[in-house]
Parts: sequence; C-alpha cells; structure tokens
Amino acid sequence: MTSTLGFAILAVLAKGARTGYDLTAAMSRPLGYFWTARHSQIHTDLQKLLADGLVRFEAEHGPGPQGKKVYHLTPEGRVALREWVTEPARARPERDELVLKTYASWLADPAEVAELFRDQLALHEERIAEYERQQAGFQTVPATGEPAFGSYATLWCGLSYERHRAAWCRWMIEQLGAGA
Amino acid sequence: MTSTLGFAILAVLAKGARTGYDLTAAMSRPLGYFWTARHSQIHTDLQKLLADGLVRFEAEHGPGPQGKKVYHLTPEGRVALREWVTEPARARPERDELVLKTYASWLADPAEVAELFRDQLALHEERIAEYERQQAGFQTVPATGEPAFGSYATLWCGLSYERHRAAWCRWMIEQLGAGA
DNA sequence: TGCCGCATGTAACGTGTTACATGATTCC
DNA sequence: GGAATCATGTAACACGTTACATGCGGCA
Repeated sequence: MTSTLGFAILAVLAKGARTGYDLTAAMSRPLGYFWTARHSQIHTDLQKLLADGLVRFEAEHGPGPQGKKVYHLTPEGRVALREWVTEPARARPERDELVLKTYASWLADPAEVAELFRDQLALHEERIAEYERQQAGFQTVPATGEPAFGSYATLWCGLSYERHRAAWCRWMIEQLGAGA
Repeated sequence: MTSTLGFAILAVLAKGARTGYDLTAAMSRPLGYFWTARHSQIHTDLQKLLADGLVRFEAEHGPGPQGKKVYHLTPEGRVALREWVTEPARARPERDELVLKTYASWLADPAEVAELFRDQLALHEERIAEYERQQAGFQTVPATGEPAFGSYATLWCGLSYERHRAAWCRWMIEQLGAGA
C-alpha cells in the first residue's frame, strides 16, 4: 500500500523527472507548504515506489558515491496517482500546539500570552505578504486541466488559512489586552 | 522531557480530577478537536507524568481488573503547565491530504474532483452549525482568567477555521464547474 | 587545497495507531 | 443471565525526525 507521502512524491514527479535531492527541495518549506518530508524519508519511500513499479530512474553520472538517479513516473504510477486524487481524503486528527496553549491560557499571565500571539501574528503577516506576491505572479486563474491550476489552488488555500489565523491572533491580542 | 500530549493531559486535568478513561473521552472528537489521543497513548503518558511527579492519583474501587485511578495535578504539574503555556509553540509541519490532492487535481476529471469538495463542504457546514450552537451557549465572552476563556477562544479558532475551509471548498467547486 | 552544494543512503529514536487482552459494574 | 459501558493495560506496527555516514563536482 502506497503511503500518502508516496502520492506526494508521485504528484511532484507528475510535473517532471527529478532526483531524490530535487524532491527534497520541492518538499521543504516554503515550497512544499502542505506536505513536507526529509530526504531520508523520501529516499526510502522512492525505493518502495520503485518496487511497486510506480516510478523508474535513469542513472546519471554525477556527484556523490552512488552517482545520480533521475526518477520519473511510469504509466502505472500516473494511473495510481489519478485514481488516488478522487478517492475521499482520510481525515487526520487536528493537532495544534498553539490552540492547546490557548486552551490552557487562563492559567498564565495575559500579557505574556499576548506576547506569544504577537509573535505568531508577525509570522502570519509575513507569509501573507509572500503568498500575495506569488499570487500576483499569475495573470489569470489557470484552467483546471493545467498543472499550474494545482499550484494556484493550493496557494489560494494557504492564503485563506493564513488570513484566518492572523484574524484569530488579532482577536486574542484584543481579548488579552481588554482583560488586563 | 514532557511530550506535547503530556501537556494536553495536564491542561485537561487543570479543570478537575479525571480517570484515564475520562481523559480519553475528553480528547476524542468532537470535544478534543485540537488534540486527540487514544486511550493506549494516554495511559502510557500518564505513567510518565506520574514518574515525573506532575500528576498523582487516588485509587478507587471501580470497574475493571485494576479498579479506577482518579488522576489530579500536583503543584509541580500546575507550575510546569503554566510555564509551558507561554513558551513559543513549535511549528508542526503542515500535512493536509486534501490540499495535496488539490495539487494533483489537474490530472483528474474536474467533475469527480468537484464531488470530493462537495462532500468536504457538507462536513464543514455541519461543524460550523455545531460550533455556532456551542458559541450561543456563552452569554458573554469569558474573562481571560476564567477556565471558560480557554474553551471559548479555541471554539472561536475552530469556527474561523471551518469557515475558511468552507470558503475554499466553494471556490474550488466554482472553479471546477467553470472549467468544464 | 579547501569549502560549499549536490547527492545518496542507514540507524536510532519518538510519536501515534491498531489490535490484543482482561475484567468489574450497571442496567435490562 | 447477557449486553453495554466503564476501566486499565501491553504489543506490533507505521510514520516521521534526527543524527550518522559517505563522497563527487565546481569554484575560489
């Protein structure tokens, strides 16, 4: 059974052949802001995909003791990815440390908690600016059949998420100030 | 080193003494919508907290082969929790299967992808209704020093999140319809 | 020659899920 | 007497992170 990370790898490879190293770069922040992985995990998962016949590689002469392996999708890999896309997504349990801290925030000094939220707010505002810059790079919304549609749609989601989060931080800061 | 789950347990116990079973119920959906755990994990973590002197229990006669253990915070546990609250939250990597599917959605049939988002939208709308009902239960916003403030603030966050998510689903459905 | 970026891989550990295992109490 | 709920615990496995390990190619 292919793991979700496996499909994430296939999704990136669907846009073009890449080495494990390139995949790692693509799946690190800020590029891969919805599924991240370390190179160690990517390499081991590539070996599983290889065994399942979903990817293959061309060995190339390059740096490192083992040279360079440029992975690409097999037709089976492309089919598996396409079928996975429309299957219902398994809900992952929400685990949010900041929300948990909020739940216990009544125990702490409101001014110190507000400090925490001011830091978070600054972070979200930075990301909003970054995402807006990226969004401005698109002249129009790409059509649903174009590879760029995936990038645009995830960017829209990320931007919406950061705005929601920023609004929550502002509300918290306001509450914590008023209660002091 | 106390794990995040450990602090989640302390945060629930800060509101009153509970058994492992009660904690499991409190940390399952929909109550614990920001940190969930299974009973197996909670029991093993309680044993660590016990070893660290952050919780203690009163043995009571009750059901089960081992009877009943009602856990409560020790003064050290309360201090540890309060100190943890104002420490900066470690960012967990975002891992969102639906967003990943969206990234690869250009490969699939738009009508089938739209189906996926209609299902998701229905789910979010249900949660919004549920959270709004819970919010209506509060006459006023609790003061920051009251235990209820934590519940209200997390509810606010959850509601805001579900609305953002619903808006994204609606946008996706619109795009997928227009492109067909 | 020395450092940085490219490139691949393994091992140990921590966290979380699923399944296994047991048995008392309560209500019908 | 039987079933549902309350109640605690262990073991095997999956997933993810951190650290360990190696070494080529290009540039200064």
